[in-house]
Amino acid sequence: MKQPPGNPIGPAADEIADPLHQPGRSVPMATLERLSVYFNCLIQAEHEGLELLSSAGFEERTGISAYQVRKDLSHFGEFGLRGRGYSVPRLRHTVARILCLHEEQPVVLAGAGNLGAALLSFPGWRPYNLRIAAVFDVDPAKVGRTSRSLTVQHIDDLPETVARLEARMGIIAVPAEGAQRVAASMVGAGIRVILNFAPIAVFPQTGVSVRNVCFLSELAILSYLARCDREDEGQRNGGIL
Amino acid sequence: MKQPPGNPIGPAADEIADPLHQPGRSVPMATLERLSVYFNCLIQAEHEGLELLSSAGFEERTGISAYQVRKDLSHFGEFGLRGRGYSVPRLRHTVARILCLHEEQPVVLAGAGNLGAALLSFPGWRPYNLRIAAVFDVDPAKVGRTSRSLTVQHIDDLPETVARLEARMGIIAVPAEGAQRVAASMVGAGIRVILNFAPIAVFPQTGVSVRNVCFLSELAILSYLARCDREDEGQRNGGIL
DNA sequence: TAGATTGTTAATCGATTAACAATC
DNA sequence: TAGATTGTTAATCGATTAACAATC
Repeated sequence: MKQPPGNPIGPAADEIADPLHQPGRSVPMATLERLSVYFNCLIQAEHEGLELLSSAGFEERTGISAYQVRKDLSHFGEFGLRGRGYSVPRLRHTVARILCLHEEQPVVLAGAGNLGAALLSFPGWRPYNLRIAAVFDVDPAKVGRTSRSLTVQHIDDLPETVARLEARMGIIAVPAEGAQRVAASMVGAGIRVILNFAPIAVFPQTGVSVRNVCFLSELAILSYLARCDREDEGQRNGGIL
Repeated sequence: MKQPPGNPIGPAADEIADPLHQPGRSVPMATLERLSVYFNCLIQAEHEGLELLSSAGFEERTGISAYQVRKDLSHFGEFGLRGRGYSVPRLRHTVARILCLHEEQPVVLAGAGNLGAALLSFPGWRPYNLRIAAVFDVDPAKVGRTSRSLTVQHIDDLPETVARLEARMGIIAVPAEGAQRVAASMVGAGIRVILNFAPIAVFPQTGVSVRNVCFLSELAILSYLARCDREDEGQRNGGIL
C-alpha cells in the first residue's frame, strides 16, 4: 500500500491510518454511494451483535459484489483482517469517520409540512450523528409552533440561525416555488451541502453540493421497469441505496 | 439508423416509431435515470410554453451534457428535428410513453404516517399519470380514517385490493420492522415494482424491481462532501435526479 | 501449518466524450 | 443556400470484474 503522505518513516501505524485524508486520487461518486450502503449494513450488523463480516458477507447482505466492496474500501485504507474479514464495530467506526459522521453535526430544515414532520419523526437518525437543529417555514400558521422541542422559526431567521449554529448541512422540504430562494438563502448563510426534496433541481454555486431527491422520478423509473413487455433481463435490484 | 425489427419496407414511419419497443440492446440504468430527469425538464419547459428545446438547451437546464442527451434518446429512436432541436410537447409525450406514464396507473401505498401523508398531498403527480389508489396501515387508530377521499385499509386487505385494482406498483412507507413483510405481501399479490422508503434494503424475488430511497444515506454522502478539508474538486452537482 | 480472506494489479467491460456526416 | 443541430460512429475514459500474491 502507498504510504500516507508525509511522515513516511514515523511510528508504524498499527492503528488504522487516518481515513479522513484519502490517499491520492479523488473518490468516485459511485464508490461514495456504496460506502453509505456499507455504513447502513454495518449499523445493522452491529445491532445483531456480529463481530466480523467478510466482503462475501457484505455481498450477501447488500447485493454488491465482494470485489467491489474490497475495491471501494481500499480507496480509503486497509481496514480488513486477512483470513478473517472486517471487524464490524471498527469498520463501522472507520466508515463513520470517512463520512464525517463521527461527531454530531447540526442540520437545518426548511419546510415544516408533512415531509418535514416525517423527517423529524424518523427513527434511525442516531447512528448518523445528525441532528435537525432548526426548522423554518414561511407559513405564519406554522411559525412559532413547537414539536419535538423545536420551535418553527420564520424562514427570514435562517441566515442568523445557520451562522449561530455553524451549520453546514441543509434540507429543503418546501414546495417547488420556494426552493430556489431557500437554497440561495442557505448558501448565502454558509450552508455547504443541500438535500433537496422539492420537485425542481436546485443549481448551486460552485463549492456547494446538492442532491435532489425526487420520488416521482423514482416511480417513473419503476414504471418503465414494470412494463408488461419486459419478462427478460434479470435486473434484480435496480436501485442504489 | 437501424431499421425497427420486422416490417423493414412497410409505410415509411414518418411518425415516431413506437418507442415502447426499444430496438436491440437493453437500456442502461444510468440512461433510464437520466430519462426521468429529461421528463421532469420537459414538463417544466412545457409549462413555460416552450416549443423547442435543443440538446444544448437540456444541458443548460439539467447539467447533463448535450452529447449525453442525444445519446440517451437515441436508445429509443429518433425524436429530434435536425437543425432545430426537439419539439417539447412531442418529446414529452414520447418520453411519457417510453416510461409507460402515458396512461393512468394505480399505485398502492403501505403506511399512513407522516411520510404517507406527505406523498398523498404532494403536488405534481398529475403529469406522471400515477394515482395512489389505496392506502394501508396496521395501526387500528389509522385504519378507517379518510383523507383525500381515500380510506385507510388494514394491511391485511392489501392482497385483495391489489388484485382488484390490478396494481403493479407499490410504495412502502412503513417502519423498518414491517418493510420486509409488506414487500412479501405486495409481491405475492402481483406487485411488480416497489419504491421503498423504509430504512432497510428490501430484496425482491426475481422479476421484481425495488428502488430503495434512504435520505439518511443521502445525508451521509453530503456529509462527506461537506468536509472542511475539501476545497478541491469542482463536483458541482453531486447527485442524479 | 493449512485455510481463508484481504488488498492490489491486470483484464474486461461499459459509459461518456468527442467528432462528424446526415439533414432539416 | 447557409446555419444549425441531430443521430451515430469512433476514441477516451473510468468503473467493474477477475485473478492472485500477500498475509493473517
